Amino acid sequence: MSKKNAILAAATHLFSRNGFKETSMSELTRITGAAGGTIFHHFKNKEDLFLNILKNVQETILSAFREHKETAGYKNGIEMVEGVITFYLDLAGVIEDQFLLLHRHYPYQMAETNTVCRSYLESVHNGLLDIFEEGISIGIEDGSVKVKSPRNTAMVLFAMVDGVVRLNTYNLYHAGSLYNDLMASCRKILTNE
Amino acid sequence: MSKKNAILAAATHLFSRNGFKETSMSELTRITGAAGGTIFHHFKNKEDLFLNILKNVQETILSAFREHKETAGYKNGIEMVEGVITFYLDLAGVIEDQFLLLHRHYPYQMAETNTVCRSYLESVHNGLLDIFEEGISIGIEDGSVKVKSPRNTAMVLFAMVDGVVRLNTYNLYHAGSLYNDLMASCRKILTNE
DNA sequence: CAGCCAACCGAATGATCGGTCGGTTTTTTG
DNA sequence: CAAAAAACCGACCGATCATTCGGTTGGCTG
Repeated sequence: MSKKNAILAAATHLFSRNGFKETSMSELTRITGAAGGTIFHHFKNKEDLFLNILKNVQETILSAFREHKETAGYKNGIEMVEGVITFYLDLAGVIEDQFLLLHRHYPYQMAETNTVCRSYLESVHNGLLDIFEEGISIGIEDGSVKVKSPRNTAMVLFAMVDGVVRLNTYNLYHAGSLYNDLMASCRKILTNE
Repeated sequence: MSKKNAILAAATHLFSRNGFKETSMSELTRITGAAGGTIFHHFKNKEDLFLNILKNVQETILSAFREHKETAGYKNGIEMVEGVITFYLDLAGVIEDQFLLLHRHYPYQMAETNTVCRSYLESVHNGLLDIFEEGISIGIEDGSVKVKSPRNTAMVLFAMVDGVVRLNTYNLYHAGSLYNDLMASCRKILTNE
């Protein structure tokens, strides 16, 4: 179990930081201390290793949000949406590698031909959108949110928040000081008119 | 010139669609009909070829916006911002490859060590942000826009619009029908409060 | 203790990679 | 038209790649 987890951990980091093709099995053996044969004993091939990691990413992120939703206890819809967004920004900093992997193009390209990969990605994105949408719908009922389409608004909000996270990882400009403006924009989208 | 342009065109497509490492020079020779030596006659190495393409992307996108700004003729700030966003969405569909290249992780990774690459990326992003910010600032002066920080608002808006474009290219969900909600969200961010 | 199986090893393999080089063809120039 | 320059060719190179395989180890079971 030890070597297998070491391989998973190192591969998660390397795939996220450097990409799939750019990560070599020999680099993996060097870092983990595991022999080449050991990796292929635990994982059918490189793609299988990648899928195992993607599965971990999906489970980690979704269960983090599931736990957050249970413990947070928001009193109305807009508070929930804002809390979820704040949690999203925090989480993206805590488990950077997992989010970085989802910001790479490779998984989505692989999803075009690999149904397992596609199901993991759909699960993550739909799961996150569901949480956004749930907060919006609750907000519409309790009057704290006023929008036309909850699902579409959830998608726009997600695109905005995820876009900020992504631009933040490319440190072209320091988007860290963007939190207040981001939350203000969210509130405007959710409340006015 | 003919072969050189063929190489540039094919490489733009392959680097965008498949990535840098995933694109082989032999694939490039097969598609263009150019011999291996010919590619390295025109470009010092694979990275140099990539940088030439990135330079083209930067020039193409920025000049497209420059021309758009000259011919559009908006009467106030908010109309300009909305027009620019609409143009951004259109352009992302017209020159898909160029935008896809900027949505890949590889260029930003290369920018960490390559100053030329970094300058191209900074030029594109800063140029686009400048246009967004200009519209916002004009809007503040003419009263059509009400926000605190023009630059930060420009960054949030850009993250949102670019996020939608990116999620659209991964066809996990059909974000094409998001236009109206996206523009409504923009208007809310720019006008209320 | 015997037998078994999963974990682990590392040398070997064939394919493919980016890049080189000496030579030929085409274009430009004086 | 001659000669220089630029474009182009394709065989070749060493390095690296993902993957294989025969064999060793170590812990569990009966």
